[in-house]
Amino acid sequence: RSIYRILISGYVRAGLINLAIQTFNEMIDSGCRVFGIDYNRFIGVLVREHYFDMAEHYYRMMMSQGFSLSSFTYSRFISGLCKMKKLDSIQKLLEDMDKINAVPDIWAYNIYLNLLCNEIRLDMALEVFETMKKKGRNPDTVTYTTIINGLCKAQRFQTLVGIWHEMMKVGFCPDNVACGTLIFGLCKHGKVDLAYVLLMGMVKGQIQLSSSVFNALVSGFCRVGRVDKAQAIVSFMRRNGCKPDIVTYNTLLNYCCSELMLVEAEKLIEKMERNGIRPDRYTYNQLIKGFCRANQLDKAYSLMINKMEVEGLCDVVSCNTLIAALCRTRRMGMAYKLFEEMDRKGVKPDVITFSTLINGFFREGHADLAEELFDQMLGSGLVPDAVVYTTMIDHLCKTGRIELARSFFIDMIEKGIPPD
RNA sequence: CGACGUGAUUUUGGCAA
Repeated sequence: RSIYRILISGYVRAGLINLAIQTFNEMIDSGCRVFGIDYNRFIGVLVREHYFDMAEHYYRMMMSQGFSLSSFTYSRFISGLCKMKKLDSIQKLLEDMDKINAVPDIWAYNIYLNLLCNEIRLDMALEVFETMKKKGRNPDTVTYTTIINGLCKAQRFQTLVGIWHEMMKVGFCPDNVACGTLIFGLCKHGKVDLAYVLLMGMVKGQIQLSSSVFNALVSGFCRVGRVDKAQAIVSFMRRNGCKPDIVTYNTLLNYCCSELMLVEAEKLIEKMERNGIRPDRYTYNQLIKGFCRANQLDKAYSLMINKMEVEGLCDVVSCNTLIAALCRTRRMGMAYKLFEEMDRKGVKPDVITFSTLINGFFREGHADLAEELFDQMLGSGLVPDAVVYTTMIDHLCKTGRIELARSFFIDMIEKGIPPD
């Protein structure tokens, strides 16, 4: 046994995992007694190397012999399985831990909670959240942030407010990450007034709120069309010692550009430059969008060529924005020319570029060109997404080519892209 | 033996419309 142990640990240290596995198997077959500690160490290694199926196999083996893992190894095991989203395996491990009165560490809990929240198993997450408290494993700021994020996603706002206050009552002062999660999550669902109230409650707190937290709120108010309020928040952050940054300006600018307020947009640019902030590619791309919406494609194009390209800021978004505008105004020839130009500029087209063009050609009745582009996209190694498939399927259906549409649908599922 | 984990804010594409 000692010799096997030495061999295995040597192989592990040398990174020769397969040899270690082979040796471990020999150890089992040799008839010498294999102890819980051997399984523990070995499973620990397998988990670290992401050999989860194998780890589960040996885990079952050791369990049937009446052994169990240390809570350290259990915690690592659970964390690892979270990455693989193996919910029932995790469930089983938690039950087994419970039987021996072991409690997962805070890391394992947080990772598990995050998985549950992302899989929209919110109720289960809340259960686990309660369980961990009962077991004496107290939530930390990360735990709360994770739960808040989940509650926002599930739009459970009343519960959210409750937990937010519970957190402070327990004595946790939320950090900027937690505040950002809260504000962003609420704003994403249009709950801007609630976000505002809760944030104001934080202003007097111990932490200096970061500009990104404010920016999230500014963006929220812009999106629901309440610019006045957005502006007020910008003044507020200034008064509270938090300088508006490039993102703040870009957020306001985006609103102007979406609403065709180009004069306002110009003013904003001047203002930001006066404050010593240089426009970045977001700034320019938003301006391009503004010009496009105002039907000034020539201005948009010259901005891209004369400003962005000179500063090395021209990117795929700039091109996509222009191509979309050209498609919308039925100038497919020019759209395609710009597409070809991207290659010369060294800007790689992405899935969005292709969807835009495909949609444009279909609308103009050039199904052949659209289909060619789809193949070209696959050929260039781009990974298609649900949008580009929907575009294809939609047009094929609407032009009566149901069977072909169906084959695209099957194709997309086979590629592991879930239809929405 | 302690790896791995949480939100971060602003720009471009389809259908449902």
